[in-house]
Amino acid sequence: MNEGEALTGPIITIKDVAAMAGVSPATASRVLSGNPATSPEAMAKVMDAASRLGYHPNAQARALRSTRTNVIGLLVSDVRNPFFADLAHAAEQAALAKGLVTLLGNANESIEQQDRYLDTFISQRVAGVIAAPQGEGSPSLRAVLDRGISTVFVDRTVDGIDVPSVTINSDSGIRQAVEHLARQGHKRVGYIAGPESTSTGRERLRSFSQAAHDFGLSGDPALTYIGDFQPASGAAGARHLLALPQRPTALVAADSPMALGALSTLNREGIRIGSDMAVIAFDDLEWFRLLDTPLTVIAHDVKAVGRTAVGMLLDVIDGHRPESVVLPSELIVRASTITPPMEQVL
Amino acid sequence: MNEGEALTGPIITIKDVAAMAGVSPATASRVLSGNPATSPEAMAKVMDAASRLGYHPNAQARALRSTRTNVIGLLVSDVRNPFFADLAHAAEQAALAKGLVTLLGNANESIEQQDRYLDTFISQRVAGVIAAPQGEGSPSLRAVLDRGISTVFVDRTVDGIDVPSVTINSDSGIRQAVEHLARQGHKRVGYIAGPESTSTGRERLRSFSQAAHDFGLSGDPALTYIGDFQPASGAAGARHLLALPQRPTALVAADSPMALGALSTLNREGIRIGSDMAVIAFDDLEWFRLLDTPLTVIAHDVKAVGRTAVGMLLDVIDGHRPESVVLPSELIVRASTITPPMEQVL
DNA sequence: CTGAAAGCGCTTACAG
DNA sequence: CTGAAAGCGCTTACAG
Repeated sequence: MNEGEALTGPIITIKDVAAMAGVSPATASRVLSGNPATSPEAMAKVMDAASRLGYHPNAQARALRSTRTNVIGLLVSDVRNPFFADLAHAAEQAALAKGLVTLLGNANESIEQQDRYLDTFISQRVAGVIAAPQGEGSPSLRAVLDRGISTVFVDRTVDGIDVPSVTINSDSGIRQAVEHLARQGHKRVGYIAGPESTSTGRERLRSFSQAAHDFGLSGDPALTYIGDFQPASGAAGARHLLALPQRPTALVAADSPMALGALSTLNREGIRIGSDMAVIAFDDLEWFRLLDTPLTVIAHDVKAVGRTAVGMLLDVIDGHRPESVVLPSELIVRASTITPPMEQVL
Repeated sequence: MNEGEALTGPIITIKDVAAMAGVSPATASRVLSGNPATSPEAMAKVMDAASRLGYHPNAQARALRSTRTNVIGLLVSDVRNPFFADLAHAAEQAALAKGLVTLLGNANESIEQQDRYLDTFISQRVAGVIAAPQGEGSPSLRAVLDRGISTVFVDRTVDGIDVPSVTINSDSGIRQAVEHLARQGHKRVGYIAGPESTSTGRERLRSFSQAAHDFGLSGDPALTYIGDFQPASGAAGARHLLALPQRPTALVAADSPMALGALSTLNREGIRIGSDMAVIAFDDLEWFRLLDTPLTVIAHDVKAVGRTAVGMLLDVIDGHRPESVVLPSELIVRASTITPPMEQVL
């Protein structure tokens, strides 16, 4: 096609391997794909030829013929959110241990972008999909399901779509958080929520509102700010809460990127975390512990989420209908929610 | 194959679409792939049939036939490293704007895992590869290049492999960092380096050593600790430096995960950042600014790296040989390297 | 502008 | 255990 391409070596196909090994393409195929019906000699010759020629099977052709792939698609909501980066890492390692390669798609908290990736996964004929879904069942999500592609949801679910999932029970952690704040004497607690378009956004808000009611916190709707799980909205949420006529004394953020944004606003405004404003974040990031005032968090086991999702997907691929798994969350109390005995311990 | 699959709707092929539209598969193909040689009526009928049937082209078959794909592979060293998460995000957005879908592979700083992904990219017949390579030219990396797959390196390069790259000139930033520390009166500066197996690991160490020499810092080899770019090695490096008979007064970490590990060790040991130990990290993460003592960093433009790499890859795919791009880095001085006028500003 | 036909690289019943 | 042959779902010269 162009001069650069002219330098390219020829593509080695199974026919080349077969020819060099002196067998038929059928036999070469059997050896290469691990079919037991092959003689030791054929096996040796084919393997040798393949490695000498640097043969790389064409996955397209293979998948076209056999409709089986060792590739799974993992769709996360936002790679820059450490929760999803860790989840991707854990899932990938678990998949690799099972001989599966994971293709990662980043929806970037956008339904359109999610659908781009899901369409790509369909077109690539992946063996299965693990997805943290956006929205209420987009066209491409339906298409994945309609085609019978094995699917597992992680972190989030979609109402009315019955797919096995592994999620986090945020209710327990959030309840503990609210109870803890109530015990510390807080009445007005700001909540920076996730978007209504995600199950986690909705559930965490519901848990918070219910717990706030149960533990006698103010029900002032102005104390709730709906963000989008990304840092800028956390910053905006904190600004909103600080501008309230009756400023809250504590703040809970529904995920770590929004917590980051909120912290950065508090910092800029000179509000001291812990003493001026109690802060709790969902997700336990290592650096939350490194802050001058280490952050109280609602923690959970991300690695377990990833591992479990992969195990579950394998089950689905094998034709089973595994039960959904809900993993626990719990409050870890640190200095950001404890009124210090002194203003500053020197 | 199993009962679960029985529920699956039939796979819609281009023949189904053609039949419903009352045209030949060839015409349907032309419409669907945007070939201009189609009548408006055929176009309308085919598009209508395709959307009614929920047709998803089989990328395998398409690629098998036309050897063209709109999928590129992006291989990063470690998704959990925010630098690479941001890079992946930026590259992905840039690719999407050009109509390309990005498949993300995570080498996890392992050559074996890198090769797994590269093999997958080859087998998936991606249109191009953007890679932050591990090691010195692994077999799979050679295979990618031998096959003439358009490739661009990001962040790292491989000696002796002539591929266009977009990298960061860490030398300028590191020199500024060392000069800054020398001016503050530091003599013994610890350096937590990246692995020798990466070009960035080697270059940054060389820059540091050279600058340390030029600005009269101690050349004690015990002040250099070779890590692996991941948090645990940063923690180990900090422990090593603290255990030295002559403890350094400042510390530079060659990437942010190692900085995170080092900070966590300093914290645990009760070493105050800034006053007890000056700290500089490579990479500017948002949360570095949120620390009680905001961190001095060597910053660079990650988004530009991602965008540039995608543009360059497109150039390579088009048969050009773009020049490699080196983006600048610069020191941003914050409190972690400035001896405060008072021990604590209340 | 359209259709019939060949073929991309593999795998898999089907005979032997 | 092996080979010849068919076919997976597309695209693309080749005629018309």
